[in-house]
Amino acid sequence: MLQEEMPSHAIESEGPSELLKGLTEPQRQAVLATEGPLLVLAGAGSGKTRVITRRIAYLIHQGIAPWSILAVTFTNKAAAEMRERVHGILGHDPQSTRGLTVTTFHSLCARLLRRYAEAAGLKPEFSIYDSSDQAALAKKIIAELQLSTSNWPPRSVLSAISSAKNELLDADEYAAQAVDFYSRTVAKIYAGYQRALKLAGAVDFDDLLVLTAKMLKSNEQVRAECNERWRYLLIDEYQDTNHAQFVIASLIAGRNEEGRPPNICVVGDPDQAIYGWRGADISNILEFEKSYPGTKVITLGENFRSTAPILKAADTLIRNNIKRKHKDLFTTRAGGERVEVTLARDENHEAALVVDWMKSVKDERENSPSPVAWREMAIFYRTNSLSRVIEDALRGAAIPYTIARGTAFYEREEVKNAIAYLRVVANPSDGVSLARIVNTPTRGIGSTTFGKIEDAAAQQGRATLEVMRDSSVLTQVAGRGAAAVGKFVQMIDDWTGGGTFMGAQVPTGLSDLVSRIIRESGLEAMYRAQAKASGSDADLERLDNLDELVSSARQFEMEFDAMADPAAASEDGLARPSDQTPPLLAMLRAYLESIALVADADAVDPAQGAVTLMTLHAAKGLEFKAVAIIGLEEGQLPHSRARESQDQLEEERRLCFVGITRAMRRLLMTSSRYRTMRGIPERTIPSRFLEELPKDAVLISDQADMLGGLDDFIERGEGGSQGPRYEAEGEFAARDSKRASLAWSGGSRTPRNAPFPVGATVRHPQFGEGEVINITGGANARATIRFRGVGTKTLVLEYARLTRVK
DNA sequence: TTGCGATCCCTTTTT
DNA sequence: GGGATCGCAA
Repeated sequence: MLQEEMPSHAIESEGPSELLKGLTEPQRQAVLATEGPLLVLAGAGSGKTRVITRRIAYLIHQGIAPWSILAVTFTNKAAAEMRERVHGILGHDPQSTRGLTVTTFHSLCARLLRRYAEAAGLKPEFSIYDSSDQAALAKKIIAELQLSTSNWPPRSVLSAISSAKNELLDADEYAAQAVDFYSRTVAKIYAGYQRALKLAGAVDFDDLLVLTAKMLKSNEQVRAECNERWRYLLIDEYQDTNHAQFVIASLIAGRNEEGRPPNICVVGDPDQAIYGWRGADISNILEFEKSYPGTKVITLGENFRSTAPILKAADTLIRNNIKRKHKDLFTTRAGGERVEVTLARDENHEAALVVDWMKSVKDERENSPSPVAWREMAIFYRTNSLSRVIEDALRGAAIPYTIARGTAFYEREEVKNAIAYLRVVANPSDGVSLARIVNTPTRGIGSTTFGKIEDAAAQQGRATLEVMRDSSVLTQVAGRGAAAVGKFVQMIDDWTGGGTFMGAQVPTGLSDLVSRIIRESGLEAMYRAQAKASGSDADLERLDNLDELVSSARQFEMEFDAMADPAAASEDGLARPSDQTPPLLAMLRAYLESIALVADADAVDPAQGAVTLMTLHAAKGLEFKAVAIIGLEEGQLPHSRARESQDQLEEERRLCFVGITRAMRRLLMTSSRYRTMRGIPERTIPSRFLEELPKDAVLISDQADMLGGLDDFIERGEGGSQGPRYEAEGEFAARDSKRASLAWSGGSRTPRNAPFPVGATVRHPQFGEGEVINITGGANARATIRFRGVGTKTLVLEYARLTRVK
């Protein structure tokens, strides 16, 4: 849930006095200071979101055209909620916010780049590569440069490239300042990587910012159009913007034109800067006044969210940061429960304690005027890997939960495959996606054949799919595989109408296209065969996920408003007459873009009535009545990788601060004496942040000494895979046996077309007689056979000359 | 050509 | 504990 609940019906489109109702004096000033540069230093829980939404509503109320307002938020979810709330404040006339742009930096850039593709040196169908696509491409480049991927791990090279991009250094500029061997090599990879992206008609996340900044800088007309359109600029979470974002914001704001300073309002809190590792530059906010002389500065310090003890804990903790501009955090409300700090024996115990705590919080409020429901509770952790144990405990206790991992669905193998098909359809140059699907499901275009085609493409500097169409190259290179390649190309052409997206055979709707591709590509059949063979729930789920993707496309189709798509729309929100893009293609591009830019926090949906699990990073900007933060141990929070420097340590402390300040009423912080890392229980040290909390606002409870020492347990050598079980023993046991029986019945099911059943005795010319213990179906059906004296082997039925004996 | 299984390595946060 | 990688078998 986003900060604060404002009863939106309280304010209809009446006079400005209604819009200012209930605001404190500093909040009021922040709403009213519409002209010129404004810096709002908003402490945690100080009503920041309320100020931003009222400010936008106020601007519109003052007669400013909605389409001349641009608000930039951190996640799509925050943008959607903000739009909705502005709408709510202004009454429900859809015209009242027509053309208002509320979006994220990355979405804004993606749309500007699509709209002004030519000026940016791109094609409007460009693909947006996520980190796994990036890694695949980088790997290829590293191999091409005859470097070893063990000396040059793609991901760390990519992070160096990413840092360079955040500083707006292109490959040449990076090379020019590279002095040592490492950075010279990275420079070479960087150059190759960019060349490959260009050839694939693709950009990575950072390029969205870099190319937009470059375009705005160099293309006067584009810049002028943006300046013309957006007269009022508002940026949230400004403390987490990087240099590229700073440049984009400055260029869109325009500088001192006609002697007037730009109307740029930035809102943020230096104490909540948690993205330094990703290139966020805290000096953007600290030096905003220098960048914009005449800036009005407003500080919001009064906290309306948390109880006094929670606020005191946060304030006392953050005072330990030395590099900090102090800002008072205060509340006028008294009372409230103390912050609970609990020490657990190990992660299972910790999870059990958290579950107990949440149950008790829920019960104690059940009969009070405002009970705490599951959806008003959250559990935060520093690293994603900590979620597993908590999930198990919640499932065991039958508490509903959701994990804020917006990208999780799109990272599933089957979904990624389907999307890769869509990307190739939208952008035939997309080599990474092509490589992913060309032989998925298998269609006889193996790595040898495809490798030769790729080499030929690289040599000729052409897109791979283009080479696959070239019969003269193909026959030389592919030989036997040529027919399979031809069939593949024909399949793509059928979907796209030969690239025109016209004709009777081409589906008219996006969801029709998606479902047709899933069917005709053979993906559906492939996963159906897998599910049939294994009988496992996981494989059946893949089919459900593909259906889910079709549904999401249908959903998008219904909500997509071609008129409002900034890629096509002009200043006043009307479609550009010159745009000749077929509607299906335009929608497909927008759909793929929306998929590429989902954030983890976008998945936070309190309507589901479930406890929300997320990383501390994803928690930014949210609030919950009850919050548990787990894993307060040295090495975890602060993280071991962040202990090298004072700056990193302070960022970890801010991260902890962000977590604490999300809590409205109740806060639990846990630390575990032992934590299992890669299967080995390790002794931990409680986080220094716990010691930094004010003693009088905290209630410490050491649960780690109960039930005898864990040290004994470890020494007895029982601390292996299972670990001790606390509570909910019955549920765990019941679940395990259910899973076991499912696996058993699924595993021994005999596929319908198998020549003999599980349990049969067969003879193999080499291995002799054996018993069939499992059969998997599908295109390459295979049997697992236990041979006497030889052992268990899995053989492909088509090749293994098996005869049935019994 | 294909896919499984053993083995090795790593181990933060995300648009 | 999990993911990528390489070698083996047909």
